[in-house]
Amino acid sequence: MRENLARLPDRESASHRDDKIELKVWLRLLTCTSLIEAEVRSRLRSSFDTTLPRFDLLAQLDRAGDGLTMGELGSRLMVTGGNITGLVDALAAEGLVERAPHARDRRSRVIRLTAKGRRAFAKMAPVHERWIDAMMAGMGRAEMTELLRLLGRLKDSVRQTGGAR
Amino acid sequence: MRENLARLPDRESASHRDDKIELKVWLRLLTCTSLIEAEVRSRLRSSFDTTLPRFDLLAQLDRAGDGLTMGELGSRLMVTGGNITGLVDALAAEGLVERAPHARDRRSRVIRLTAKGRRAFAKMAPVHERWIDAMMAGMGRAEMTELLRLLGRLKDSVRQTGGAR
DNA sequence: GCAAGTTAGTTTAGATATAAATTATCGAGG
DNA sequence: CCTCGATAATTTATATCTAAACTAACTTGC
Repeated sequence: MRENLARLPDRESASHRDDKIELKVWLRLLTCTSLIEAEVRSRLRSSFDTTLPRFDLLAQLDRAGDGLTMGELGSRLMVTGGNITGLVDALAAEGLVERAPHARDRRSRVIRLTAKGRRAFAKMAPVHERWIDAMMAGMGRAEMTELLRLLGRLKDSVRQTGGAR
Repeated sequence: MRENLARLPDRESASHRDDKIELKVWLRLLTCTSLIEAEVRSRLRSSFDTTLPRFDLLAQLDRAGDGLTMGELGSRLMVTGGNITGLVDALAAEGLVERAPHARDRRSRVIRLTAKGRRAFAKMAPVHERWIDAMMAGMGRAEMTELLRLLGRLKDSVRQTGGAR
């Protein structure tokens, strides 16, 4: 039986009343992400027998149009290069992506979806989008718009101050 | 040299103008979490030579007071039991936590911080909190309060509709 | 041209994660 | 009592991920 993560105590459970709001925001952000991620991961497995990182990688390639280098994939998925190498190896073995030489830089390689990869993603994408929609069905449109805006502010703040050394 | 993740194109880069707002919220949520996580992970390594999951586990134990079972740790950190077993093994080997028998259920084991574990966490916690504060320094207090509220709404929505099968 | 530093990708070693199978114990109903 | 389904933790197999070392190719400044 699969545990139902959705209803059990989470990171915030022991949150102290006097915790700083910054910490609370961070813990709740992490809780939301983990909840959605776990749900998507489990559904990708049961519906399409694939994994979240593989789906994410295919999604980036699909959006990019004519391929991305390994480095671009790494920056978009925010993971290390070694990780991308492994994921692309696996997806190439499944015949969903292919490595092509880069036109002007022989160090680089352009990763592209194969026809099979494009078909596979096209089948999954709308279903995946419905899962996300359903999980956010409890929020109003105005709330989502405002949440998107505030997350944008947070992203800017982190990039401004977090990355500075 | 460590890549500076903070300024490169992320998941949203290829976001279509007509993407549904639900998908945009999810991608931006993931971007924020990944950014903060990468920063905290890197700093935990360079400042304290430890990792994020270990720090998280210590934090939960510290907040809990008199110990948590393996299952409770799993639900709070939202990871599977097998993962917790490995983390507790590692932390126990470092002498930061210990397994004690459960008073009324011989299947369970209560995990507690050792004195050394408590000291280690006490040293890291305030520094960790300053990192989080700094990353959110670009936001106003009212914005954070509203963000916290909206994330709460999202959490409720996911728990309501996501977990339902 | 060409040495020196940089960048793209891979490899390696080890840590973290899942899912599924297993073991031990619990708890309820007969 | 005692069997049977449920639960707690671990084990196993495999996938994902990081950090750091490495290789090959690029670029810059002279």
